[in-house]
Amino acid sequence: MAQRKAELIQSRLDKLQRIRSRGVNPYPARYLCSHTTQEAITLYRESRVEGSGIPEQIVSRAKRLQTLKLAGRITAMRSMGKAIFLDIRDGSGKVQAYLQRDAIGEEKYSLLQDFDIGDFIGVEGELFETRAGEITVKVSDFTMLSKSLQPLPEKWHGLADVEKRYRQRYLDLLSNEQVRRTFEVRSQAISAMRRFLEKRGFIEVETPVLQSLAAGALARPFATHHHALDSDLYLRIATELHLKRLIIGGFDRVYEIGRIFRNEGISTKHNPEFTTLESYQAYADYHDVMEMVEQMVSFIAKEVLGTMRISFGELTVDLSPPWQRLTLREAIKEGSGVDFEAFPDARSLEAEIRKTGLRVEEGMSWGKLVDYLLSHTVEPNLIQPTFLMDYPVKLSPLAKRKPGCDHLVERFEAFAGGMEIANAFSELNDPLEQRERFEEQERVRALFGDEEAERIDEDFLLALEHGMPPTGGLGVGVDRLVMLLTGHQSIREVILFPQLRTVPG
RNA sequence: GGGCCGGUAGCUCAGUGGAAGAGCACCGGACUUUUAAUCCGGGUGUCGUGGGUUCGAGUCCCACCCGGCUCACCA
Repeated sequence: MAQRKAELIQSRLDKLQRIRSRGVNPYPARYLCSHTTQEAITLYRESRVEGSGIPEQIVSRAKRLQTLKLAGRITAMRSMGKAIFLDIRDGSGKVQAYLQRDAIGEEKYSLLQDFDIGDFIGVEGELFETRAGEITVKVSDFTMLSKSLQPLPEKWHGLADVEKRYRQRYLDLLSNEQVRRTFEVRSQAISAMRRFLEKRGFIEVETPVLQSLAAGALARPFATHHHALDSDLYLRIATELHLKRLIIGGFDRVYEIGRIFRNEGISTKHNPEFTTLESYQAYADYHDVMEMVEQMVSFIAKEVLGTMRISFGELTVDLSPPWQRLTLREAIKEGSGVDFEAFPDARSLEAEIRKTGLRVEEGMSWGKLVDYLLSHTVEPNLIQPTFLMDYPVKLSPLAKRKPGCDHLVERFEAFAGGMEIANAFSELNDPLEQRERFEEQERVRALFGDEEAERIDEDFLLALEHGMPPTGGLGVGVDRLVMLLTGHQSIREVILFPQLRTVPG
């Protein structure tokens, strides 16, 4: 440990020892607060509001004379010798405390010498207003609630070191108000999402994270091992197939908000574990789901931010429904000039893409080529919320074919702020066709060495053979939705503890 | 994995091959309405790590570690 830091900690350890030697417990179990700091300030302000019927002076006097008990972390200390000002912060806000030696008593007052910025304190007293107009507790008694041994980041600039912000997020939350705000928005957005779905009759369920086969999406799973069962298990890469089993079991509207895990690259848009919402609605198709997505996302924005028009970088994204609807074919034709339907095999499509000047790796499957066109020539430009509809069947092994267009499926993806935020389709419920689609994916995997293709989930096929109603399914990237709502370009800014390399020691 | 950028005091950051700095925090002192309190005194350091070049390296070179951005992959 650096010498300087050791000294800072030693100084606090010495204070801790002095506190103990006075017979004071520096880590008591509880402190009964009468108010949060925010409530206290509101109380004082309201006592000044006129027109309550009661003479203002009496209301004011009664409320001001009330003794309050507040608690929080000391974030600043301004000592005046025989008096000291503290800033005390709790989860609701901040209040100033004023401690005078003569009001507290010399012996108790001297205890303050062993308090540091970062310690927790409980204060008891009446509210008053300082000369500068700040509502302040005039402290008659105080209690040490917790001694901190480590120095906090500097008050003015906060914590800027990005690595430290992620590794010690608690310091980031303490130092940077807007970081705290981002995670409040995240929490409120998920809460609003639940309210929306519950109002529509969906029930929340939980399905296994540990699975013997990681299916339901195209991704590489994390592998682990169960010792008692002596079997290899995988962390789920999607919740899809289990939720459909529940539709088969008669829950007509289900959803799960949960963590899924993909063993792939880490970037500003990808964390190995991330949160999805998946919902399934019996007797609905992808048009119904589209309507639900635009209603849900705009509802969440309105609930959490109070507006459907949100800032994203220098742009404004207007989430008010209805959202623009385009077919995938139209969008890609417009973005790249390539009509993928005119090139039904991988090699001719690859050649056509090369003609436009885009550089693609050799040997990509047809599906990957279309996906490449989408993510490179279309997605970055979809700033305003947009649905792209009708995807090639080759890209969508779990979606139902579009009547009259055998090569397309009833699928859409929703984009906003240049990101994909939702993926949905009319679910394939024909068990024989589902088996063929899985087998086709296996063939693609063998042919292209494509490790991410679906595996055949026999247990799911068995369930499907018992009959699944027509169903509209949806997946929403919750982290990306929060990025959109908070205007962040990096997923690490909306995940409290993003994955970082483990530092030895 | 490739490219670019960064890592100096607890925090935020300066630092031109020639004596390691500032502000905040901290320590000591003064101060009973301060609020980025103020005033006086104190610099507390593995310059990410390890090599190399040089009379001399925080600074130049090489390798490595960690992070950021970006490309590839992906949602």
